[in-house]
Amino acid sequence: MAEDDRPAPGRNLTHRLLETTGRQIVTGHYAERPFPTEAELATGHRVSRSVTREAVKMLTAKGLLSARPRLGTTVQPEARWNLFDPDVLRWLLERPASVPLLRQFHQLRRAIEPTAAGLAAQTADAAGLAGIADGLVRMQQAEQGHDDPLEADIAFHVAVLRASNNPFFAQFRDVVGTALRFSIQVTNRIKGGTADVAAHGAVLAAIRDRDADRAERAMLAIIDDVSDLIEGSAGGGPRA
Amino acid sequence: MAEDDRPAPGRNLTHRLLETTGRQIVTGHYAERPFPTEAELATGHRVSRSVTREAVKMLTAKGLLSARPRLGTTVQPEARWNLFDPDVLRWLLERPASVPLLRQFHQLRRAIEPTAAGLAAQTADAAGLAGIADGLVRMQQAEQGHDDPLEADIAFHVAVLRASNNPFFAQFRDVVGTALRFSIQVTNRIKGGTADVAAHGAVLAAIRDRDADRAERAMLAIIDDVSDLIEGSAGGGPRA
DNA sequence: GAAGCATATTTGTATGATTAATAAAACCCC
DNA sequence: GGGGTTTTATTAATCATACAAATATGCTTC
Repeated sequence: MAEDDRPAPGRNLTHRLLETTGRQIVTGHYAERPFPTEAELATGHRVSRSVTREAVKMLTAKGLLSARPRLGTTVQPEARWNLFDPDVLRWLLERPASVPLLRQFHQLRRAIEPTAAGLAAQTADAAGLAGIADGLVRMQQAEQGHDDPLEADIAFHVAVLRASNNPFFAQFRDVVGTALRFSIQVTNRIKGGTADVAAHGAVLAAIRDRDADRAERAMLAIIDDVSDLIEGSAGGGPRA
Repeated sequence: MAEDDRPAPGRNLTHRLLETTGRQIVTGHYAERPFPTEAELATGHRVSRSVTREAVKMLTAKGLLSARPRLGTTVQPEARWNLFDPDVLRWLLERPASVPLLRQFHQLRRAIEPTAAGLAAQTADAAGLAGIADGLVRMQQAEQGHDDPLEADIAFHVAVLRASNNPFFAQFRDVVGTALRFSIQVTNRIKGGTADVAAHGAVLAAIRDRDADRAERAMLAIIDDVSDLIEGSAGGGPRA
């Protein structure tokens, strides 16, 4: 079963082991079989116990594992996982594409981003506005093939999160980034998004006008637009 | 000198070191002075290098630290911290009470919980409904002194998050718990919440009726109520 | 001055020995 | 037998030491 022994990048042995093991856990590799003991992990991966222990500690810190003497190291129930940890988030997406997960992502975006836009309208400073404006410019340039449309879109949404002046909202940049990147894999019929640029411009305008309500509605419209795409693509796939 | 050497609970040495060091980082103890090297940490805390390294790895996993050979271990910029990590969240709150942080918490709740209530109205199963109903019962009993009003309140809100059937929303249970517990410290003029029970009952009723819109509005009303308390006697929220 | 080299510092890795926690089995007393 | 106690085996936790790898800094050389 060397199926999960993919290359696994990483600066050092500990990070490599962290990657492969984290991915294995999230993909349910240890759903039935017991998680290996410290010594087994070490010999199995040809690394020292130090490396093993440190990787296990990192996975523990992310909520994936729990270790106690005599009990051994065990996988924590999924509810304890730190889903907003960038690594965990990435591992979640590296398993076979699931439309349900994508839908859950967008339910979250639907809750977060309109409110963030509203907050930005109330509190954004010059730098925040400039960041959003810059994202919009990139989208316009992408329209003419001078920039990557996906990255430009992400930059815009992340800029809004930042401009909310609330670190908790800013924290969602990884979620938005992964959700958007993942969307394009599933609903790969997304074009440059000609209509989108106008909608995004409306958000910026509302924020500039300090009109929180309008900003919220404009952002909500954008996200619901994407959500429709997702639900549409579910036609060929399983619907929850 | 020994100001930050508080007891620091924990099952083992590594967790104790994790606790004290994490708290120090979050409270800005290393804002100016450089973060100690591995050897310094070990001797300073009278523990072995293994313990030190494992604690540092856990803090790295939570986004607080970054270590590279020759460069040493350095504190990451605050934007990289995993704010939704339960430990980080707790350390944030253990520093002197800050009303801005509490306000940011409630801005987040305002974004999350109404949407969660709406989702619950659409997707909650029998178990989910039962959980919410149970929370409401606890609140009613707390009204008569038969339960802890704060814990009952938390139980209700967490139950709604769970009933949303979206693991990302369920993840916010720690945030809601800490935010509520923290609120009571700051706005300690909160009473049993006689009026609250009715408002919470309205949320449950809307979810039972599968009326997502009403559920959202009802939950929003509850949170804005608390937000008003935080803002003091300041004018109502900027909500149209 | 620019390119390359030496060096010192710090984390990374490996290994062996010992200790502590604890679940399960063995035991004992009634 | 049954209920509590003791032993035992297993596993993580801790400590100590040695060496390797990475890399910023400063020195040398041309």
